[in-house]
Amino acid sequence: MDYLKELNPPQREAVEHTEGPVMIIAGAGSGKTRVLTYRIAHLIYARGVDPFQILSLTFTNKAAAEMKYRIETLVGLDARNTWMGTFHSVFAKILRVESEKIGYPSNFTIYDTDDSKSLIRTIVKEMRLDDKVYKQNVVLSRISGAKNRLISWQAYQKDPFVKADDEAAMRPRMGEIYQKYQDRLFKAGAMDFDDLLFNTNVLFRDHIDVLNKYQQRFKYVMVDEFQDTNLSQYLITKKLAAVHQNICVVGDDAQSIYAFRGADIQNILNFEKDYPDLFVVKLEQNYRSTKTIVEAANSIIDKNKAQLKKTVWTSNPDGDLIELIKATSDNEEGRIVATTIFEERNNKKLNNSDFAVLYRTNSQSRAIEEALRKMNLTYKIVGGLSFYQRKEIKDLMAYMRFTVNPVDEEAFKRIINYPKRGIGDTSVEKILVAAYDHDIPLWEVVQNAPNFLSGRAGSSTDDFATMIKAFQIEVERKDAYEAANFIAKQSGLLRELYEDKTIEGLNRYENVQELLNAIKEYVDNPENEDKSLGSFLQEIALLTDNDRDKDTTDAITLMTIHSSKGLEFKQVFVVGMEEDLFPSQMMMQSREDLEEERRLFYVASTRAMDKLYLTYALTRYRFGRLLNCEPSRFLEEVDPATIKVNKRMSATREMPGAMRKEGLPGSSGFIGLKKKPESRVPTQMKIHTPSPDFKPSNTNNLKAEQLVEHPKFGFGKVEKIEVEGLNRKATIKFEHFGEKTLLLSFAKLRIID
DNA sequence: CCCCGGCAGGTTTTT
DNA sequence: CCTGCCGGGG
Repeated sequence: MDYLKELNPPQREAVEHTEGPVMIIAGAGSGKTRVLTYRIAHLIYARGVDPFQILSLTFTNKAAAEMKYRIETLVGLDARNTWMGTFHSVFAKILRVESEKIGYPSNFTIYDTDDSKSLIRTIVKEMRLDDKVYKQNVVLSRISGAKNRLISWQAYQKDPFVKADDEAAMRPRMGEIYQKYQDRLFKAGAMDFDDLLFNTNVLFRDHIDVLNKYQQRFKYVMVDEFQDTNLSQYLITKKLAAVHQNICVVGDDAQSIYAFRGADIQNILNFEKDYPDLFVVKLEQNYRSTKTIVEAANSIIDKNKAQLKKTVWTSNPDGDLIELIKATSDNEEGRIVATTIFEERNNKKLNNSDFAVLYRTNSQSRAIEEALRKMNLTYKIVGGLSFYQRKEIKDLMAYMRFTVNPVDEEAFKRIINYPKRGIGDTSVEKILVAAYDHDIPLWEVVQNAPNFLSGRAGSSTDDFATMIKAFQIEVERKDAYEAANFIAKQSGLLRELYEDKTIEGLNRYENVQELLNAIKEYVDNPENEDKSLGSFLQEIALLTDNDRDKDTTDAITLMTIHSSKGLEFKQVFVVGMEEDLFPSQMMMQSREDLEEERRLFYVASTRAMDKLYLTYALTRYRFGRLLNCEPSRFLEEVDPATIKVNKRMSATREMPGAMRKEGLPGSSGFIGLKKKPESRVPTQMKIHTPSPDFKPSNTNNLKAEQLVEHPKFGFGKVEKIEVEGLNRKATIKFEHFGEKTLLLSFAKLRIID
């Protein structure tokens, strides 16, 4: 019982109020996870609830794992029996048991975003629509948005408002695409991420007995990060809790950052309407951060109009001021971050793991990584290009997927001609047309290939089918690991990779081995009862990289702000505080979007316990092009009393070599010298490294015959000077790069003689 | 059918 | 910068 003493009064209320609907509004760092875990412990200990009857839903696997771990240390192994996982994984598991009731095979494939996009591309092409108009991303997000609001393709086509929207956007055939997409998914025995939730709703709607079963089973339902639920998820939870009404949601409207994925803060407001006897608790004391950080964060979120009343406060010490750091370039930003971490770590005896670098977009990690590597600082990247998105991994997975579910179109397309077996695009097209035009299952066509394809392609496909059948037998008889091994070898995939002796090839080979290891672990883990390959595949489809890294090495964490939600670090760097980047240029259209960006900034700032750094760069490479940047408007919104401007920015002088590496020498970048990168230099030619004292000369009086140095092209002799319109041009013959004509107003030349 | 080189176009965030 | 698509040659 003494665990209750560790809670403050509102936390304690939240824990003890176990019956009936409860909504916990939890400010950042207010001990939300603690409350959730203690609440579960309390249910089990004090109320004698069977762990099997408790369902906790989270948004990320990481959050689920974390909570599971904490409950285990609190309650012991009994905790294993509570259901805990992401919406997607929990309902995928339920669907695996029940999917046949809604017409899907139990071995249904889960399509990831790439699969979905590829299918959309195929459909758009088949319909002979312009893929510049019907862009995969646009189409997918439109369909996804509909599904998240439980709009079926039938409803979509009937809805006049939707129709008007699509017509206004010059995409009148969106409804048709949606229909075809759904049809193809169904025929491929596949569900995309949204279908997992959509179909759960369908299942619960059409099969009351099934719904009843789970309603009885889950006497207590808890939802973490409630502000991030979409309608589809909300309705599932509501239905599940309809009998016992023991539903507890925890959320913070200030941290809602997934509206783009259909999350709807309205759910919080609806919740109060749906449950009139709702018990509401607010957790407002922040235990995580210094006063300075809390105040700064409050000043940020204050700028938002749409929010619930809440005052986050802390009794922690003031702590250091927030450091605002200006860098001249993204690379310098990286160097400053790296040197600061290095110094702080040594001065304050901190671990690498006490630091995090947060950014808006994954592509920003590159410059940071480079700088950290140069200083030999250990780091890890969370998210980004995931292990499971690598080609070689997807290839092997596709083989496994197709074996388990041989109507999986996307898997089929990946593997039918890899490794090469003489079945080109034309043949693949024929197979698909045969399947979809005559409504024959894909596997049926593949097995009877010679009826559809002539000559080599036909017999090759036949061999392919024979091979898959052998795989299927193996899958039936053996566990996931043995079957996967068999498939990897017999498919020729492993050999293909093995024969590639390049560094990348070696890497790919190792990655495949790593996947096989992961399968071994899955099989060896006693928690996994179903050791079949099918079960493994469904599990892994919902995993992201985050769940894979079990390496315990002490590392600095690099990740997007989105992935940082729920985490905390002693020192946090929020980098790339620039207009168009953060806030993102995509999000400045509407007030709502801008407010979501601001909440994102709030989330980022509140990750820090002791110290927060905000950095921005004056120039940044984007699309391989150097751009000038402006400081983010968000910087002006932070209470100035909490900030100090750091003068650390003179790294250029300290590191004379620094600017050189960036391709654009010296002070040019910002003052509007919009220098286009020189036309492509032959790649085998080594780009010239400018002399240490390189400084562009005034070229107003440049004449023929003079010797000059160019930062990239090296040394050369001026052949002639011409005037064209307003521009003076010099034709220069370079030692290694031949003759170039350069505009003198742009070119930076050092005159040597 | 396969391979290669050249080129256009694209980056917001995640299950 | 990186990917995906296209066209031409083998």
